[in-house]
Amino acid sequence: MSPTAARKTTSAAPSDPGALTAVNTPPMGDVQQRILDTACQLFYAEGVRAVGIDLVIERAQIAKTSLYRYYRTKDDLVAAFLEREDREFWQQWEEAAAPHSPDAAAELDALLAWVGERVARPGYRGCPQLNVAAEFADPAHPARAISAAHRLEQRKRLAALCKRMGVKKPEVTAAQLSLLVDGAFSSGSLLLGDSAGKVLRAAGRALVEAAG
Amino acid sequence: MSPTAARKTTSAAPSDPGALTAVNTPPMGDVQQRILDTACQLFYAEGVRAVGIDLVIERAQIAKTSLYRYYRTKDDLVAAFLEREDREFWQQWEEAAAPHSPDAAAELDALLAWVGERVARPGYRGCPQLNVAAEFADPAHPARAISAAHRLEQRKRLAALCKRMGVKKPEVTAAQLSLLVDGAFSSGSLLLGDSAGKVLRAAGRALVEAAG
DNA sequence: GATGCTACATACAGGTCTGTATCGTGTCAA
DNA sequence: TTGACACGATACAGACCTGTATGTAGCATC
Repeated sequence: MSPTAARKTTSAAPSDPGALTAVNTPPMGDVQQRILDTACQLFYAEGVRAVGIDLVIERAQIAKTSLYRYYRTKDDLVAAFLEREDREFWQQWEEAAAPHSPDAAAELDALLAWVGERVARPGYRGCPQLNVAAEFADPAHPARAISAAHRLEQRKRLAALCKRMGVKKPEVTAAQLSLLVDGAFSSGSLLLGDSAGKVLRAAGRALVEAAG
Repeated sequence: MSPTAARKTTSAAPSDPGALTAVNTPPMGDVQQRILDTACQLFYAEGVRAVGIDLVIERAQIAKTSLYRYYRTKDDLVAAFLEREDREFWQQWEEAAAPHSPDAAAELDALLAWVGERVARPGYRGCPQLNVAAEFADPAHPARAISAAHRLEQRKRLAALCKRMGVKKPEVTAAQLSLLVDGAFSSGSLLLGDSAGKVLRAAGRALVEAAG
């Protein structure tokens, strides 16, 4: 089954503690920070099931006891991974949109450009939320709830944007835009390379204009 | 990690030998058929990494030696799974389009409707090709080649359709439609339920019309 | 009847996984 | 000085994994 890939990847990213700590979350200690940093990087790059706890421990240079002190199970760590990805995602989303506020159309355009950049980045390997949902079939898995909430939040935000743009059926247009964005996340880098942004923006404009 | 889900799923599908055998493939014996049938069903429903060889054996009611006679490794079986999914996908794609030939616009509309039905089916769990690509990060994994080829083939077919519709930049419109379809495959069932077809068709029309 | 093919059953090797338990060490505060 | 606490190192349990090896039974063809 060739489970060797993870073993030979490059050194773990420096922890940069505190810098990425989210807005409404108690600050983490250095060790917990290092655990989550390492787990996020490995889980995303190699897949959750492909990465064992022992690898996280080795890369984070911590003891197994420390990991299980902060995260009761691996599933908890996976959930923490998705939660952090979710937080960072919306943070960047807002940063991409903010400069164009309150021009909703310009915000959407900037967001689609941002998505295009995101999927064209080296090492891009799909949306972590979608990937984890693909890996864990059980709908009761804790990570699935986070994943589903993420998708719903995306459509909600797009719908708000569509309303502000004054399209006739904002929910429908938002659903269409959401499909477009999710398509970019799942296969955009393969299909489009670095022209993803251009293609996405043109498609977004077309959908909005057609929606009146 | 709760790897119990696979164990309690319902009984294996009846093998229906020969019926689904693809056009240009030597016919399979009963045992090999049963192996692949079972593996496809389990791999899709539970995820490839979540399903062990032993489970396939138990469900298919065959001996381990038989499995390894026909498939040298599990990876080979995974590849066979994706190849079959690919064959069946294009077969159904053609069946959906054929009745509307040679009206390219009607074909596209029918195809988008078919995608909508597909993602709304009970038990739908995303595109197998995308799922496997999410599960196996190593780009050298044999399954990844099949997965990538599938995506490219999809865009190629959409581009041919766009050319026949006479849009100005068929490659670009095809890429946009491909994003839409891939988005539906990865999150359509969650976001849209059984209205996926309607949303998709409207979006497809909008993209084609905007493309001139 | 001998041979070869297909298939089942089962035991096993050697490795992986998650999670727990135990012990030792450094630090800081009372 | 003492004790609490965080942390590292390591061994381990019990389960799972893939793939191999061995033995046996049925059945067709020579």
